[in-house]
Amino acid sequence: MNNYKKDFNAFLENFKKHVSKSGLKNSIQKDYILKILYFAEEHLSVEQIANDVKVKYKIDIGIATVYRSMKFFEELNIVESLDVGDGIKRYELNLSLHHDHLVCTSCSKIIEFTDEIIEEQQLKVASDNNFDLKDHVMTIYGICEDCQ
Amino acid sequence: MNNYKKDFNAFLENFKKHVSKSGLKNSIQKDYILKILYFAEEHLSVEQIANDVKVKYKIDIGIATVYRSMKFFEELNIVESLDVGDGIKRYELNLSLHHDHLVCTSCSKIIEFTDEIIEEQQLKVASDNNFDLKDHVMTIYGICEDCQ
DNA sequence: TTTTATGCAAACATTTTGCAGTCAC
DNA sequence: GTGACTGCAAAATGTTTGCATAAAA
Repeated sequence: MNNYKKDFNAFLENFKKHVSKSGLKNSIQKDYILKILYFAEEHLSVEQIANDVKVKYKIDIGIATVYRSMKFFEELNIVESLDVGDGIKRYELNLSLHHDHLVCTSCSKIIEFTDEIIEEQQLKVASDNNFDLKDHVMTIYGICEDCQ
Repeated sequence: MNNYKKDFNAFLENFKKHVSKSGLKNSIQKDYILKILYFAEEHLSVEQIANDVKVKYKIDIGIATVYRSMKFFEELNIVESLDVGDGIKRYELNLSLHHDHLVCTSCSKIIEFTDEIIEEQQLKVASDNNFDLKDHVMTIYGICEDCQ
């Protein structure tokens, strides 16, 4: 078993323990949704997630379940959503440190980045305005190298 | 006539000239939508715009017209849209220099800000990733002073 | 007069909800 | 066995589109 996979299993077990402790119930559907998100190379829409789960893991999953799960994951801060501008929400697992996005307006490619200076400056802006900062979204739109 | 109003008339005349030159037609509806946006103190949804136009200027205006107008304005870069996270697009006139937003997750208040350091750093991030930067959106979420 | 813009209603797309049945604990 | 979760279908929401009419140039 490679590290990547071991990491996912650890993550999943941890998640399930957390759910159990809250008195809620686990389900195969949520497990597979998380697995799809974990190994996804891009930000996925609800439709894509449902489809991927059906194709890869051969289980029945309704679109409503995916919507409900994403809402659940977002409340737990396990998942973050992003609207590229087409009115469709796309999701990614929120495993790593906070990061922001570069979106190519031509091919819709999404590149993640972090920038310490920007992060710091955001804290400053929030405090200057007496805001208790909770989160932020920063998306840069442009044309990627390949599309230029 | 105060300056504020004079400014709007100049802005409107300029806009109408631009429309005429493109061979398109002006309309009372667009004039009043712009007027509402110009004097708005907050970012407005399509529903709010339609309602404000009806109430303040007593003209008939269909929701479809507002949607079509907003699309038109966005293409001309006169208007910018913003999704606070509730799935409803809100609009503002794009008169000033670029600015970003602080959104209160409790009362939905929106505060605008600009930060030179962040702007510069964005340019750097884009160029580091070989992106041809077109635009960006940065929104900080938190709890405003009043709601704390 | 010609062409575009409007208003209405129908169509669409995405997301949410109600409910009966299933599954986890 | 109890209560939460699921799938389905219906409903709700936000946005777009087709078409006949009205208005601008």
